[in-house]
Amino acid sequence: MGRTPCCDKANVKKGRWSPEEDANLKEYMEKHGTEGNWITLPQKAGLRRCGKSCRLRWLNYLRPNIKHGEFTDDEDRIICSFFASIGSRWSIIAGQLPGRTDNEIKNYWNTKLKKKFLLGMVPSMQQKSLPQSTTYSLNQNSSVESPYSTSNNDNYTSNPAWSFGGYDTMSRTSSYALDSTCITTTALQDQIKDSHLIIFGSGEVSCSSSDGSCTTNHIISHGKEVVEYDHGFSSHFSSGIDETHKLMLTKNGDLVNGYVNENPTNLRYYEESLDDSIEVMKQLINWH
DNA sequence: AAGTTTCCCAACCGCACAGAG
DNA sequence: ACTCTGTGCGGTTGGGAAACT
Repeated sequence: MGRTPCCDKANVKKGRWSPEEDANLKEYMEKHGTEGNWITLPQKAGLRRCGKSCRLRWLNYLRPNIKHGEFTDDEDRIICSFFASIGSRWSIIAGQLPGRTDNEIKNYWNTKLKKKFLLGMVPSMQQKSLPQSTTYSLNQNSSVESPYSTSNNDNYTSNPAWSFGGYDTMSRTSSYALDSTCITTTALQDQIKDSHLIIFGSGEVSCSSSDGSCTTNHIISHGKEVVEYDHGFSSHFSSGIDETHKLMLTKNGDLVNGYVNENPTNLRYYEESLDDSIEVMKQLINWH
C-alpha cells in the first residue's frame, strides 16, 4: 500500500505552464502567499495543477529576484567548488548564488559545467600556487609532510606541488577537492581548536609508479599529530565524485568533514582573493 | 528543404524528512 | 511511539529548439 497521492492525478494539468496560469499563480501568491499549504493552493487560486507543481513553478520562475541567463565565471567557480566539496547538494549550492535556483544549477551542471569542470576549463579552478613573493614558514608547533619535502622544516615558496586547490592540469589529478576560496568559518574554527589534524583537501600529487596508484596528500597539521590520509582523488576523478571530497579534519581522532555537522549554514563562501583565503586559512590553523 | 540527431531545460516523480496530532 | 501529511530535494524525462546531414 503506497502513500496517498498529493492530488487527483486525473484532474490536474501537466506540462508547460501557460502565461495565464503563471499570472494566476503570481497574483494569488502576491495577495495571499501559500497560507502555509501548497496542496490546497491550486484550488484556491483556480488552477488545475498539483500543489507541488505550483510550488516548483513559483520557486523556480515566478518569485521575485530570480536571475536567469548566462552563468558568470564566478558562479561557475562557486558551483564547482561546492560540488567538489559537498557533491550534488543543489539546494545548498543554490543558497550561495542569490537569484539562482537549485533546478537551474542542476541543469546547468549536467548540460555544460560538468564538461568544463572535467576538462579543467573552469577559470579559477586552475592550479594556484602560492605567490612567488610570499614565503610561508611553519612555526615549530606545526609540521608539514609533502612528497616534495625532505624535512618538516621546509619553507614553501611557490612550490608547484603546494596548492590550496584547483584542478592540476599537469597531473590531471587532485585539487578539485576543495577550492582554496571555499572554506568553513566560525563553527569550523571552533572544531579546529580541538582538532588533531586538518587536511585542506587538495594538494594531492601523483607520481608515476608502475601501478599508477601512488598518491599522497599534503597535510597541514595543527601541531599535535600528522596523519597521511589518502582521499583517493585519482580514482574519483574517473569514477565520479563522492562524499569523501570534503575538507577533512579530525576531532579527537575521529575524521569529520568540512560539511561540519551536516549543517549547511556552516559552509560559507569566501570571495576574497587567494591571498585573502590563505590569510583565513592561516588564522584557522593559528599559523604565524 | 526535409529529416535526423543532439542539446537543453522545464517539469515531473518518488523518496526522505519533519512536524503535527 | 506511531501515523499521517506537507514540504523539500535530487534524479530523471519529455519535448521543443538548435545543429547537423
